[in-house]
Amino acid sequence: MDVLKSAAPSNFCDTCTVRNRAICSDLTRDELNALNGIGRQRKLRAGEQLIWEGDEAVLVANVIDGLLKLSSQTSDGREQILGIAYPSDFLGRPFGGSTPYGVEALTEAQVCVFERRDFDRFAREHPRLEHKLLERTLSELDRTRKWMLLLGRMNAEQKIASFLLQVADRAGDSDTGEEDRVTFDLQLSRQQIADVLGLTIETVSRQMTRMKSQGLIDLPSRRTVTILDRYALEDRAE
Amino acid sequence: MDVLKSAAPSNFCDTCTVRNRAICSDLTRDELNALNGIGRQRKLRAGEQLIWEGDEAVLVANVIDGLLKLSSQTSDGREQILGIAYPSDFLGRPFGGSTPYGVEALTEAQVCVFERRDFDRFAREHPRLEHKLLERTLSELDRTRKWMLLLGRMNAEQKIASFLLQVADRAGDSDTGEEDRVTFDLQLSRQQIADVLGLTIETVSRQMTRMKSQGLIDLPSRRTVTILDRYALEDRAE
DNA sequence: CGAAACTTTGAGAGGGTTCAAGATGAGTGG
DNA sequence: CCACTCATCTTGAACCCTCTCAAAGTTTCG
Repeated sequence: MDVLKSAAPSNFCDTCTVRNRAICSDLTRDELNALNGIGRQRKLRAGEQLIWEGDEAVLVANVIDGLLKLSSQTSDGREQILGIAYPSDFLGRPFGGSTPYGVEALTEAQVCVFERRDFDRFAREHPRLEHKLLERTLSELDRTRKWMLLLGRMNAEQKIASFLLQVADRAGDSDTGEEDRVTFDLQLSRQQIADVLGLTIETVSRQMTRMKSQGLIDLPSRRTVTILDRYALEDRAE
Repeated sequence: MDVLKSAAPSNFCDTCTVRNRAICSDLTRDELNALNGIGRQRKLRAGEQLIWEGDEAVLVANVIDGLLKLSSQTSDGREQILGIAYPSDFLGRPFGGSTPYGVEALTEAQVCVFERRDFDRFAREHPRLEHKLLERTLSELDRTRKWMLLLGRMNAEQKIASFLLQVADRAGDSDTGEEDRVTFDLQLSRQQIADVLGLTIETVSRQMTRMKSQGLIDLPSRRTVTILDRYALEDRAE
């Protein structure tokens, strides 16, 4: 029995929950084993930093579980969140250069980490992996550009409404019922929401309170939102 | 003579000025011929639209010469420029999906256009091309994220200063002399600068006039800027 | 139960927008 | 070459949204 087991060596990819969604999804069994050989899993506590802004990029990673933020700071310490990484998302900057933003866990998180040099070499030898990474990067670029319109041209109300709708869609699977009455967890503090939207914490708070008093949303707890009138909310978002 | 000529068929890549910088740069002679077969050159007048926002992505392109803008609009018609494409940059959205932004020539421009389906197939068969495209997309994503910090967290003065420094660096080769006295052409109208920075035309105008009166810059003509005190300008940028 | 962190609420100030008018410059045809 | 026109840019004044500063309220967690 033991002999049989060792003939098929254990591999943490086997139990990976994002195995079919992350960039590894097109790899063969052998390729997966090779990749497994250069990576390691790592657990992060909420608030723990994985990559520092401006560091030479020494590692890249796949998100397995949890939420992480990519962020950058002005010289006077104000922060802008550049993106939120969800399970199956790819983190870091392969192929040279430094990472121009920091990566920090927002919740407890599980990531699959690679030394960048190892990953770079592996990627160059496996075009299917590079292709997956390319598709992912193109989508991320689209999403980021869409966010620029929000940052550059929307007022506070539009920003909050867009944000709530986006989080609702992304966390969508959770609650349901009628189409326009969804409850979901924000996962972010008011300060973090402000840092995503380029606002202050007070403005975020006021806008959300206002939307609640207008019956667009409900706020059952600090980090929970119920959308009561999705249609009206979409109206405010544009 | 004619026989010899036809043995080495002419190929517009041969005379391409961005041949060694664009994503085609790693291709062999044969590959280049194949790519040449599916592409065509196209000339655009200033203001001409190459891709419309929200269109299903039917074509992609390399910029050979000129400047183009990627931009998106709010429902009430206000515009946000998401990026400027320079010669050797790649345009469009390969591998499915629609292009969530419009592409329009800012100056007279020359592009090398491909049907997206043709390009997709070619790319998948040529990993070196995909690799180039991946590196380029990763760089573009970095640049775009850097811009988010500007849009979300900087005031008008910081935005203008950052913008002028960035244009100066990108157009850098032109004039010179001392290190901190560069003259360059903006290529953009005040309105377009406003659309890049998420400001109004009036704010852009006021800030630039103010910087001129403070001796940071000079404005020899409407679209020309001279940086008189680069150090001070860098100070304003942060 | 008490302290610390986070959120809400209020009042006031300021930066950027809006609306409006005037100035400048480029292109056109007489 | 000069007037004329149109688009672009500058300047001014008033307003408003968001920020700032401050304090009170709420939740969380030891």
